Amino acid sequence: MTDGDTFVRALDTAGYRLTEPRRAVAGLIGGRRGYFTAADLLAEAKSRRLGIGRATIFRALELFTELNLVERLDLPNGEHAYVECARAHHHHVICSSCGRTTEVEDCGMQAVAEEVARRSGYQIASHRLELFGLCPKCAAQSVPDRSRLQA
Amino acid sequence: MTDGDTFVRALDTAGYRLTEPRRAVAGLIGGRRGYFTAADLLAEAKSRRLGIGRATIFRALELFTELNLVERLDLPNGEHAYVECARAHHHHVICSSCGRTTEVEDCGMQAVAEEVARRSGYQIASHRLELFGLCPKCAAQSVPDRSRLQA
DNA sequence: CGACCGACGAGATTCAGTCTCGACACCATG
DNA sequence: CATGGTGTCGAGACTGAATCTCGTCGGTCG
Repeated sequence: MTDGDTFVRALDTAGYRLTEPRRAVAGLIGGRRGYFTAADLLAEAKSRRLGIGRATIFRALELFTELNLVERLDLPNGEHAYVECARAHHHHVICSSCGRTTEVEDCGMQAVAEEVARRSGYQIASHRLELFGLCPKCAAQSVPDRSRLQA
Repeated sequence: MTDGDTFVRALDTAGYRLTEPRRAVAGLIGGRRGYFTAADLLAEAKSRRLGIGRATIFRALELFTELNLVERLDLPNGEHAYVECARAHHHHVICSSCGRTTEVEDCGMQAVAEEVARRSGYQIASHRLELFGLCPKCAAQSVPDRSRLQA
């Protein structure tokens, strides 16, 4: 998806140093199509012999999260995962089969939040919404009712 | 909130044994007003010298979750917490100040999910929504603009 | 070119959550 | 009432994710 360029620029803009390990982590993230866990990156870094330490991966993820380059999400099984993303406020649809994620915009959540605020009396400050299901491809493969080809 | 009675009845109905430790955990949960973590219960059980083991707490929580007596939620900081709740599908509003949680019903989420499905092409199977903000009391305390008393 | 400070890797550490195990309680038989 | 099987228990070992520490390295700026 992103080739890491966005990351580099964002780091630069925010006044962080542009170090080799950070580029490497950015590269690892860029090479992924869906969500990933810290352990995934760690494993890949190790297998590619990038020589990046555990701490560095976590530091980089923390940094990228802070810069809104990456977002942390919680899978239903309790795992913590990350997805690359750029926008400020949005949500993710996560394919429970292949792990692909897609960003979606508000889609009326604002109205829901307001409704909740009205009913509960709370001052809603933020919310998180995660949707799970099958992405078009996986849906086509598992239930090929309308599409006739399966690959 | 609940005094554990609901728990006892649910266990009974579902065919699970009504053991003392389970009652104890139910009691611990009942004595809480907001969300709580497994560690919270653990600590309280220990300080009260209830003699309940770690595993038992987790087993009970797992059981209660399965029976829809309790729901697991993920706090923004990544912690795993639980809230007492009864209904099948609903969401939680969590006070980021005092930790109180309130259940809210769908509030139009169904429409949002459908809209997301339409835009993304995904088959949405489930979703999770968590709202964070200030509960009426905390809001009144921190910004007493309309209410004049502060306690 | 030199010094400072942020970032680094390695590994120790912590902590939540799970698993294992032997003991025990409950229920259903005989 | 004795017996056996099943489900649950507590304790503690274990696992793996995440954090922290520390001495070193390297980028940046004077």
